[in-house]
Amino acid sequence: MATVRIPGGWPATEEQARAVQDRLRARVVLDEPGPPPGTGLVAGVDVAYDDARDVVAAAAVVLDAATLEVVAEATAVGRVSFPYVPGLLAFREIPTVLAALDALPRPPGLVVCDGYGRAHPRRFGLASHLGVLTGLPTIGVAKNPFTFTHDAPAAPRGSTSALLAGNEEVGRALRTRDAVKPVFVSVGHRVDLGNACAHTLALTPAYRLPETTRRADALCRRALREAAP
DNA sequence: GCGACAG
DNA sequence: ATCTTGTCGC
Repeated sequence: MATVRIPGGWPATEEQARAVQDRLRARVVLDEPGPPPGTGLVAGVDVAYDDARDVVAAAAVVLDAATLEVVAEATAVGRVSFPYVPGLLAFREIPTVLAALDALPRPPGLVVCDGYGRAHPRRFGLASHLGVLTGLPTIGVAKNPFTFTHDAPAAPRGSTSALLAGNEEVGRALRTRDAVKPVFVSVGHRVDLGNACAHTLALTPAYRLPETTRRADALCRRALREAAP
């Protein structure tokens, strides 16, 4: 699948990386509802690292949104392109993730990222960045609230509470299992927040994390294991 | 200046 | 993210 080429090379410093985020943020589309949950193809992407050997492996797993069955898988291996810096995660993950997505037979209707979208210091997290570069609808589902605040959602699965940056709702804490720690959902690109939560619920029939990210996590770990000599 | 901080 | 064994529970 084709990726949009953005002018400008890969940032070499944190300052340059932040400038890239500030520039690309204008391309994020927030006024589309996104695809209906339970229909079409949904992809999960994740990355595993071996910093000692400077190897990174990414996986993209495509599920049929109606049945949650795997319909396509792809992996890519590369070199670590950026250190982990809170707020700049995308620069560490995106090159290899793009390679894995490009290796898919056809593009999915939605991409679920392991991390944040709008819930980000500059409102341009990994999911937003990946959405702008691919043009695909994206959402972020994270395991931690990062620097944001929230009240605990009610105990039943499906309960939500606002994830707040001051008074701004940048995402939602969403309970995907009864009485289990919530996940943190935020919009990436071309999907609204309510729909992002609905997709997340549709992708969590049995576990706290979406099937997409669980599958992608397992696959990228295997790819890393089978890559490093 | 110090601490916190998606993966 | 990653380093790591057993263990409690459905």
